[in-house]
Amino acid sequence: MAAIDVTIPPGELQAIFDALPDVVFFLKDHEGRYTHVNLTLVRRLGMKDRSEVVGKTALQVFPPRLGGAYVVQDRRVLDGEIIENQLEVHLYPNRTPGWCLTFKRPLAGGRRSLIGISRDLGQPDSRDSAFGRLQRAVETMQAHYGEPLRVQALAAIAEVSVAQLERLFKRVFQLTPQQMLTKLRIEAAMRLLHTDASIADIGQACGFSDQSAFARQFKATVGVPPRDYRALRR
DNA sequence: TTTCCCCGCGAGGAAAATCT
DNA sequence: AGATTTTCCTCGCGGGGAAA
Repeated sequence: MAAIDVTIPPGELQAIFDALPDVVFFLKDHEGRYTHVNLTLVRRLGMKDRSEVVGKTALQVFPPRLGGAYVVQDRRVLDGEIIENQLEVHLYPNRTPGWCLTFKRPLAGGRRSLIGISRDLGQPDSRDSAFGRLQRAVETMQAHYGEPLRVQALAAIAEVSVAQLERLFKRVFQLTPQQMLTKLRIEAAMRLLHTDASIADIGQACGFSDQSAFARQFKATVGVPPRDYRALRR
């Protein structure tokens, strides 16, 4: 494929992303300060004007523990890591948690910087011809996410091969079967974290093999460990 | 108080199981 | 086949108590 050499100034990029209400967009400089943010992000942060965000770091615009998590992630990205299609929960002040697929990577160029794009998880495409058979697999997940569940078994339920199930799932739900299962488990865990059950019990109840695996997965998708999430929400 | 121990929790390595 | 996730396990930390 021939590369087309077009350079889009950041400001223009920002304006383009302003038009996307379900996509969060930002650029950050090497010290993690926002240099460009789209209005979607500004609004979700509970602010009115872009200038309230630009120049600040995640630490300054997110609740304390959350901001810290973003700082850590940003550092890894600045060191060259690329994050693609990562299933995440975004927590904003005064906003119900939202599921997103996140893309983040360092930006080429003189000074080190990074770009991040998160798109909200859309509604499943219920008109897709495969929806019906996937429905059965999804129902199984919903009923049994608290137990060990193998994708292979789900494929059998949907009467397709594993490979086929992956493709259909992405098409209809924008998620792989594994991601959907994780989503169900973490959602349940977030609910249970409002009670005072122990962290280990919650992990167990949500289908994680042990507390360690639970905390690890939870932190990876929510950004903070279970204990901090609980503290954050009370 | 101070010391000691137990617990709950988080982090992360290594190897095996599973998924993409 | 290659990448990711899970499992199993160990470690360290800090918050209670209980015991001294």
